[in-house]
Amino acid sequence: MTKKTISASCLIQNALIASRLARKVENRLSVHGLSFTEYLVMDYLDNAPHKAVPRIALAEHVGMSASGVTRLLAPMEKNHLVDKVANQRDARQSLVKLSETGQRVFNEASVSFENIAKDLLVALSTSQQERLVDVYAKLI
Amino acid sequence: MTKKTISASCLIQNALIASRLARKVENRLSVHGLSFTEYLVMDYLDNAPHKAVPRIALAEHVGMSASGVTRLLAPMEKNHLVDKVANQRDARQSLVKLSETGQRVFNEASVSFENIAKDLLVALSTSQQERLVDVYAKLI
DNA sequence: CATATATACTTGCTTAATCAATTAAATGTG
DNA sequence: CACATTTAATTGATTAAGCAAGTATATATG
Repeated sequence: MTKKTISASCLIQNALIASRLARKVENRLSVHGLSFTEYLVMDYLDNAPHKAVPRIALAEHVGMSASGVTRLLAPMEKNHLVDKVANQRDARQSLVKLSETGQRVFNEASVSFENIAKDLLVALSTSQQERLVDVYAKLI
Repeated sequence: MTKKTISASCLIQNALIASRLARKVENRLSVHGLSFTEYLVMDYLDNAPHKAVPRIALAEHVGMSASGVTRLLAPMEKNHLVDKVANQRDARQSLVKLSETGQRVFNEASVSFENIAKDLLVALSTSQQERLVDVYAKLI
């Protein structure tokens, strides 16, 4: 049995915990017809309320490839959760924004998401959660 | 723009950070011909040195489905990284253990992994990393 | 003891995401 | 200004993993 540094343990635990949490979130978000990734995208768009954002910025933010974003957004557009907006300054870009429907669906889903988050992180105090967010900020 | 609780931020950041970290680990482990998931499996097996472990326990540990484990282990068996061992007490189970080759490959890869972990977590002090591991332990 | 239920996998099929290649537009350089 | 390079997005092909269904074995109950 190989000895491990704290960094290695940390990285391993992070991966294991994140995949467990993601699975649980996924299950519980499914009542809104959204995947966790879709929720993350909508959360990002919700935080950029006026500006429609380039797909590439979205990809960067959620840590996906450009093609991943194209494929993720395609059905969301078809279901009118997001709108595609042309960028006047740059014809290569197409911007994305939450549609009115998308905003409504997101608002509903985020009520669930708040409950999910509360449930999954119940073992951590508020200050532990705050410290965790600070720590994550250093890793970006 | 919707207001968010600390729990929700925490859960979102956790997912975003974990996928970034996983991608970087994946890239750098690839020189050993291993995916991050394969590394996680081998790490688990390395920590259960004498006992061969049931596939179901492995699935549980790494947060994968049973079928996921079957499909992950198939090529690893073919490449002789792991051995399949029958359980005398229960013919349904087939146990997995690191082969000699697997152990060697893991030992080599874990040198890289230590460096990867050190690099990726360089922004965190040792004590922050320790606290992070403690926090993760509460979420299991 | 026989039958029902539960458990440990495996297999078929589907899906989400990747990479590599492609297209189209913008920018920079001789 | 023309041509090379870079950037944004999409498409084709592949892959990892999930769920549902199936098989085989083990356990529990009438």
